[in-house]
Amino acid sequence: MKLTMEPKAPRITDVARLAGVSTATVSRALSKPETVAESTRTIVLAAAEQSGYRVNLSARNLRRQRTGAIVILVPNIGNPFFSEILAGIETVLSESDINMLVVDTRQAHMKPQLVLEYLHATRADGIIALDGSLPDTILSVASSGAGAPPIIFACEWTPQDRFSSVRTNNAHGGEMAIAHLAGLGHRAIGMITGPDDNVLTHARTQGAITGLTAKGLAMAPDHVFPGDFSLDAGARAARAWLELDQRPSAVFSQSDQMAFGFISELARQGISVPGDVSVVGFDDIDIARCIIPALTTVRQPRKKLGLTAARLLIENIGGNSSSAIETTILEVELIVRDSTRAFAG
Amino acid sequence: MKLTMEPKAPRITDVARLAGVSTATVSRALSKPETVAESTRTIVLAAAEQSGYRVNLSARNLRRQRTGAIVILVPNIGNPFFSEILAGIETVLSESDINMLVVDTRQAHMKPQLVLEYLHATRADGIIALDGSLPDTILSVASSGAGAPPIIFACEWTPQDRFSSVRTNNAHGGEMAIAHLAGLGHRAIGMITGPDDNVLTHARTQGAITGLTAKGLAMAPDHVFPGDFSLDAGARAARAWLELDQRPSAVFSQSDQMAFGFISELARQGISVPGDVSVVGFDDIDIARCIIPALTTVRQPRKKLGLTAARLLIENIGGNSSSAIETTILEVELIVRDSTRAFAG
DNA sequence: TGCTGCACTGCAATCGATTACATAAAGGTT
DNA sequence: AACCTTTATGTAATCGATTGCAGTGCAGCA
Repeated sequence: MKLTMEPKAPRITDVARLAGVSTATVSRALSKPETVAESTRTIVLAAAEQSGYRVNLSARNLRRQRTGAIVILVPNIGNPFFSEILAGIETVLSESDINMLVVDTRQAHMKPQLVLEYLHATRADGIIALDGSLPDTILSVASSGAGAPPIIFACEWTPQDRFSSVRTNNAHGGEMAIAHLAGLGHRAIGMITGPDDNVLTHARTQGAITGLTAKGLAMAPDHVFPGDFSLDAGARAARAWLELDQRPSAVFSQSDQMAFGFISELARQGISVPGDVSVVGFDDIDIARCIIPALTTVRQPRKKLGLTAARLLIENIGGNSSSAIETTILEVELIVRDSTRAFAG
Repeated sequence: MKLTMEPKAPRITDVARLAGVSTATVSRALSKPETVAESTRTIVLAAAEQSGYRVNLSARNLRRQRTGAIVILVPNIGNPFFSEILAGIETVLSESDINMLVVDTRQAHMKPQLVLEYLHATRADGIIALDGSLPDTILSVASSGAGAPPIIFACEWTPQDRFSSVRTNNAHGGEMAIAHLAGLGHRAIGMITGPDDNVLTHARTQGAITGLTAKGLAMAPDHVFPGDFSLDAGARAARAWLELDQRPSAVFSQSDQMAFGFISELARQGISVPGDVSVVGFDDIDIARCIIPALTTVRQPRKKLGLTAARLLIENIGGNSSSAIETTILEVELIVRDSTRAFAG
């Protein structure tokens, strides 16, 4: 059977008429069931069911002065490292009737204006930023008093700790990586770093230095390979490693992706890991256990990062604008696999 | 300086007062600039700027009867294969002032009710589904006339072609993979498949059969390793491969992830690729060129998939409910790398 | 019986922007 | 000068749900 006219979606008044009550009662029956009489509730719910009513979210949000969504600022949607964090966030949000708007900030660095659009209270009730190096123009708007939605950093954070954040213990991770290598007898240890201006780079480097110092070691300047967490950066580091006269016998790569690029490029040149050089990664992304050799790495609880950040944000949205800046630090774990081996003189 | 009261966000009336015009004029100056006088426009824009006015999207959407968002149904946010598609979608949307709600459908298969919530017009103006195997309860709602938002399948699609879709030529990809292997002299060719109920599995398998037939070959039943596109499935296939008396000398893996798991597990058992067995993957995910050996694979234009789907959806949202079902097919490309080698007797 | 309190329910204002329609002013034509 | 267009702006209804406040009815109590 075909309908000649567009049958408009039922509104709350339609349900009210059908149930023989006022719209106020329908609204209450649906969102605060305990405030209407048992009998009325039954009738209303039946009417809603029968008419196929769905609340109009724009109307509800307008009235309630919220948006029902939070935005997630991701440095790069394509990076598998972030996807597990997103999955964690999504898990929490789907229980809370809140939507997740995902925004890639690669464009942000080009056009801050574009991302700014997302940071207003009219767009989102809150923000989770996975990108610690957002332009200052953006951050200052986000932090400016009044109508600004709460913002939480996850994984990365801002240098001056102006916002709440959930992070992993990156310094400890770096320290463990180095301690592991040193424990295997390596004395010349190199490092592939992340971007210079990145807080993670800084923290992991600090940790590495702590670890070295504890063992009475130091890192030769030309054993530090500047990178940016990408596969390609790892390959570049491999080529740099090959050119050295005095090669480090072990390398701490500040990300698994770079470790993978490093190992892969070395293999192409006939160098074996861990035979010729030991490698420790950072992150423990899915493929870490699959690459050959299986990668020894520092595991970050990625899903938990997402879960925790989302819960924290929801608390903050909950109205009690306890604007106290909270920093939650999750512990990391060293996963020893096959890419590291005792130093063989 | 601290403010004692929450300074409410400025509304359109505030801007109107400041500019000395009516709210109608402000609204027009902002969204249809050509309809107001040059001079007025200047004044209004200045007033808007000065007061820091941002339009309230809930109000606008309520009035305009739209939501300003589209939902993306992703089978698994954590899978790197999808992230590039998402990036493509995002690129298009960010030019159109439309938000992207990402929903993981893994939960959907558990709780269809939960995902159904997203498919109503009150939530989204349109839908892009990357998951071809959504429960029927969901699809029937999505397709049911009237207020239902347009839905487009990207990458995967539904068996009966009830919806528009953007896909790659999976059959051709399967055919090319086989043709490549057969061309190298392989006669016993095996295959690691995707999930049974998946349209991609079906299409790629069909293509593979076409390719085999063209060369007068057939595939032994025990050379077909059932998988699910995951790393683990590849590893399982490797163990199955090892147990065979008559091993295929080449294997077509219907996803790169499985190919990686396969190669990696074989390497662990001392079997070399392509020395002992050639492997072709499918997708050309980022790491394909990094794994050792670099993976010969069928490249899908993932970003373009996202771009195209998003553009198509936006057209459909544009009101002209040309409910014609369109199917766009993008071509794939065989990328020959190091994981395949001529059959050596 | 009359009064108080409680549990429900309805009325109507409200959230903030958009837009159909009305109006006014300016310019053009005969 | 009278009339018609065109352009620019204002007035007020509207989108659909929520919620403060008021009203109703009934039970309990003195």
